[in-house]
Amino acid sequence: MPSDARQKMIQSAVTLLATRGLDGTAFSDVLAHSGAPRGSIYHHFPDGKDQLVDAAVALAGERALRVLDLVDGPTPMDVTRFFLDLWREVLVRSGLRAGCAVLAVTVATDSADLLDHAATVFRAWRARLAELYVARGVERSVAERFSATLVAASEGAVVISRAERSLEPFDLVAAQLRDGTPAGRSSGRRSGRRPT
Amino acid sequence: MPSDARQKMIQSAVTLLATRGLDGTAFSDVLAHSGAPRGSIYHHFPDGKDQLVDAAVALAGERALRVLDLVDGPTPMDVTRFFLDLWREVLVRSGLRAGCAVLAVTVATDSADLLDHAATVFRAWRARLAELYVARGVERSVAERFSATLVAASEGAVVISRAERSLEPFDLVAAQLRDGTPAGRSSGRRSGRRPT
DNA sequence: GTCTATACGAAGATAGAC
DNA sequence: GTCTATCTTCGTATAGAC
Repeated sequence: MPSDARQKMIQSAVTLLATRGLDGTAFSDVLAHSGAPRGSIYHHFPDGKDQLVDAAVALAGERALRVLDLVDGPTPMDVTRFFLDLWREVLVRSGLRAGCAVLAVTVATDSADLLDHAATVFRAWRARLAELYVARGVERSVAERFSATLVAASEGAVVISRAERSLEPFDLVAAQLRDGTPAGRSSGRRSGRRPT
Repeated sequence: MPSDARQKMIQSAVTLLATRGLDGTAFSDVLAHSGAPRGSIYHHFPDGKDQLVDAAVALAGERALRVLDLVDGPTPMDVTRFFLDLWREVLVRSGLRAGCAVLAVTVATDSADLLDHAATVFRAWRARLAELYVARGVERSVAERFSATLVAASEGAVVISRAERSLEPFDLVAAQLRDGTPAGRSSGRRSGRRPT
């Protein structure tokens, strides 16, 4: 039974990391944002900030995976659209201010452990996406390559749209990615080369 | 005639920002890395750190543009390969530790000015790439869309490869981008739809 | 132009009371 | 479990000498 306050702190950390970055997210900010009691930080996170950030990276990772369980629709395009919409919502709902917490940690940490955990999340996202494509008739190697691109391009597009404070760059990239989505078994388009 | 020490500090700032992030880059680090004289910081940058970071963002932006002048080869694919190789070199030469200084600033600053300048750089990169594609026979709207994707996916792929400390994700994305490069006027592949 | 010394504030972390 | 007080470190920035 995980403490409620603890969960809320981790949740707040995800939001704040995605918005202000790693060093821009102080304990005091997490406290204020989560409404958690002041004295509870080192009770719940005896190892300090790294432990909280670690939990936040894990939560951000798992949450996305859980959302990906909700993908419906039988075509690869349904998967692409779903993932893209996820990120677009992050931008829209934050007024173009938030991005990806895992990316923010990656480019700002000097802890090897934190880097490793970020890597694990990125790998998990790619892998899950690839499964979704494979399940819709895309050849595995094609699915893996496109999934890597989908994650990378989404991450980059979110950063650029934040900088420009405009959805335009993200939407350009999204259109390109939809267009480049490999075809499944039947519906004839490109890139879904039949195995010889 | 810009001071030599000043130029070296800006240059060091670019490297350090790309490697350690915005808050991980202290004046003392820039001093140590550049070998610039201790007492010269506020002489050259009276407005403090923001001014130095601003100059670093500008330098990173201009440097990439200048390198893009060196693209040779008559096909769109030559442009894609060149840009990708640029980023791959950043990863390789840094031992998978460095990324993009402009991205690092974007996700960590709370200054609207700095954000604007980062946005200007991203826009300039896209625009220059688009010109290069147009000059090789790609329709403008197609060129712009693909250029946005090339920049975004490269940025994202660099971050992910840093996290995973492996070139694998970057190389997967690079292969996908090469494959998705629009064809020019003549050489028939896909996506270079002739205007009606 | 460059130096040292120092003021100032922010943030992580610890100790011990309640 | 939660609180306050405090220690410590660090980084920006300023002042004033050389």
